Amino acid sequence: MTARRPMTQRMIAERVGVSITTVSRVLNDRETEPGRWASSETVAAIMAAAREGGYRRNPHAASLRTSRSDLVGVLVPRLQDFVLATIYEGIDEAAAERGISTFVTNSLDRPELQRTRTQSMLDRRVDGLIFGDAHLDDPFLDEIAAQDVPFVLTSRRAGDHVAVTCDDLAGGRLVAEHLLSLGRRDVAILAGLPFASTGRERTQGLVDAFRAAGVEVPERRIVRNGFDATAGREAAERIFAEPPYPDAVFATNDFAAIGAMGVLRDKGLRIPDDVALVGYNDTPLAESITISLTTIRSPMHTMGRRALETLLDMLAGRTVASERLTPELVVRGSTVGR
Amino acid sequence: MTARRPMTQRMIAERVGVSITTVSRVLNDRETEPGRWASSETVAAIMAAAREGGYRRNPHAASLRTSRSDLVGVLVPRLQDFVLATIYEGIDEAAAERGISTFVTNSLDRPELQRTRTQSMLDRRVDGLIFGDAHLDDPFLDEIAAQDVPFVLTSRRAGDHVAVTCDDLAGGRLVAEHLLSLGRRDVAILAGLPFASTGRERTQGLVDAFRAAGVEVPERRIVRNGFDATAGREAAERIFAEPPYPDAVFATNDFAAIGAMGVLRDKGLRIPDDVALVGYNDTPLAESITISLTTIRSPMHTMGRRALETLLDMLAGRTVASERLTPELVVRGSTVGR
DNA sequence: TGGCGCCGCACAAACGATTACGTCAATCGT
DNA sequence: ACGATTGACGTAATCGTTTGTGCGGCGCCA
Repeated sequence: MTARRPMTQRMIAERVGVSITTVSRVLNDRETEPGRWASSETVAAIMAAAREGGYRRNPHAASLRTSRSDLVGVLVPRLQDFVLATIYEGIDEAAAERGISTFVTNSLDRPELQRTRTQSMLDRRVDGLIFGDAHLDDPFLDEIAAQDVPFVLTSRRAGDHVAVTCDDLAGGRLVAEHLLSLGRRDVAILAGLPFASTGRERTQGLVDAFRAAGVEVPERRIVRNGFDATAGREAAERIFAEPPYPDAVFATNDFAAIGAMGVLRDKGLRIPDDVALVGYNDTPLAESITISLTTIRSPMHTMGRRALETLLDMLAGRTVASERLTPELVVRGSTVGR
Repeated sequence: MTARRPMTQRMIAERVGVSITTVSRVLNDRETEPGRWASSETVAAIMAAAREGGYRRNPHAASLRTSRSDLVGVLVPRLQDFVLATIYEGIDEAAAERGISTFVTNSLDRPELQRTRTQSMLDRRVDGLIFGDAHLDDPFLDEIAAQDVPFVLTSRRAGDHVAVTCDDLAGGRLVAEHLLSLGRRDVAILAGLPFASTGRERTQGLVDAFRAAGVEVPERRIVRNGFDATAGREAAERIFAEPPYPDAVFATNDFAAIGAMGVLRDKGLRIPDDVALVGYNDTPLAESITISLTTIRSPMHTMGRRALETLLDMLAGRTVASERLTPELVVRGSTVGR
């Protein structure tokens, strides 16, 4: 039933008998000041015509004129990763509420992809960017900051760039306190990717807290090897290659923890009796698996929402600051048997 | 270093001393016929100027003129779902290779969201849509087909709409043959959501194959309850509420299988000795968990790629047909102990 | 040598919306 | 009673590309 060629402001203007200027004004200030620019009858007539004709503003035309696209680009390491998918859901939800759209894409944590994908987003004239794949050791972000491209980081921090993250140091500390309270003193850490602030700070948080309690975590107990199940399994295999075994394992990601679980099982080690296991992020799986997983709950969805809101504040010229959301310990069967 | 206002074709034209027409033609037919419209010196000069100035065509202006956006919209039930995230990765990868961009968003399988989200994509003037959230019982797709909006389905089929899916009937059949070969005759099915063709056809495939072998699967052995771990756990609890227990469980999704695993464990049932367990999709987790999961491998990534390619064919006016990719059985510890 | 068909370009009109300026009443304050 | 303000619009330029049409000049064939 919709006309093949969509209705334009010009068509509304002709229908109502006013100029296209007036139509534009009324339609745009609809929410704020409906009668600021036209008499109430004119406003009503325009709205009626728009509704009947099924008018939809052409965003390309508007963007061309205003050079604002209401588009934001999002880069994540990988959408398959539950954590990043959830963060993105938060971003997209908050964006949709405000009538703005988002592009997501994977960088696979590969620097050249980060660059090319970012470039395509800029080519699409996004108003700003959200990076979920910041690397601690790459000057990339500094470069694009130098080009005055507005962006915020999420999930991972880097440098002094504005970032909405979870307080990973605190998360590591929570794990440490829990394990220490259980009398575990020899902990191994599946530290994740070395260039990700998440893995690094979660590790640091635990190590610091252990040290404060008088326990040193030796370097050979820390394996840096990725966040997914396969990486977790490999890391655990390395740690449990030969005795003495640790009495606790802290995986900086639930999936890595699940990977490690298989190794413990193969070694005939009981969880939590022989080895306590702690994950991170409180994935739904953590609760559902055979031995439910003690983990840290991080507000991933909220993190995404806040990241988007922060970017929008930035775009509106308001001054913004980094934000660290608070993690929470969730104790389950993998550290305290039932 | 980039100028605050990006370089335009006009600027190139002035630099080189030709008309903006020529610039446009040269830049667009760059790949196909570089010298179709201008002499080789002119072409070289234009390319040089464009490169030096860091020219990037303004897609809004181009879309406004051509009323083609090189944008496609993708609707999925939920990006958190590993399966859909993977399919989307395939879509986005194939799209990126062709210089086209995609919008994804969640519909959460809620009809009103399907409608509003689709509308926002159309408002953004996407050239076409890919639905990963088709419902068998909703006229929605027929409605938008009636509006001549180009789209293809993926993951799930519905009606006669063009769809790129996996052959779920065949998948169910593979599971049936495997279980029958192991002598299992009393199978329970975690059938997933009732309005999703995936769950429905996987179930149907198994039931048909069992019937062909002379075994009837009673209705009470089929629980329709969602695809995630929680849903799988609930369904399994229902099935194992009281004896007699089945000697096999077919979960139409790996995550549901993992949820079911916990229930079996709680009941003190051994896998696979007492109950054989089969999942679907061959999620990386299937291999990593304590008891590795027998499952059906479905080419999710390829499915996404093909869906995008099919949509592009459709947009190019070529005739397209539905496609069913071939699933594959992966036997692991949850059906044959080591 | 007249005519035809390139080649290599340029002109100018869109595409749909936004917005800096006008304009022309009617109203108001003093 | 008269300049100033306000209300309600309209004019026209502009954003950056694409594309149908036009136009000299040159080579070529009959």
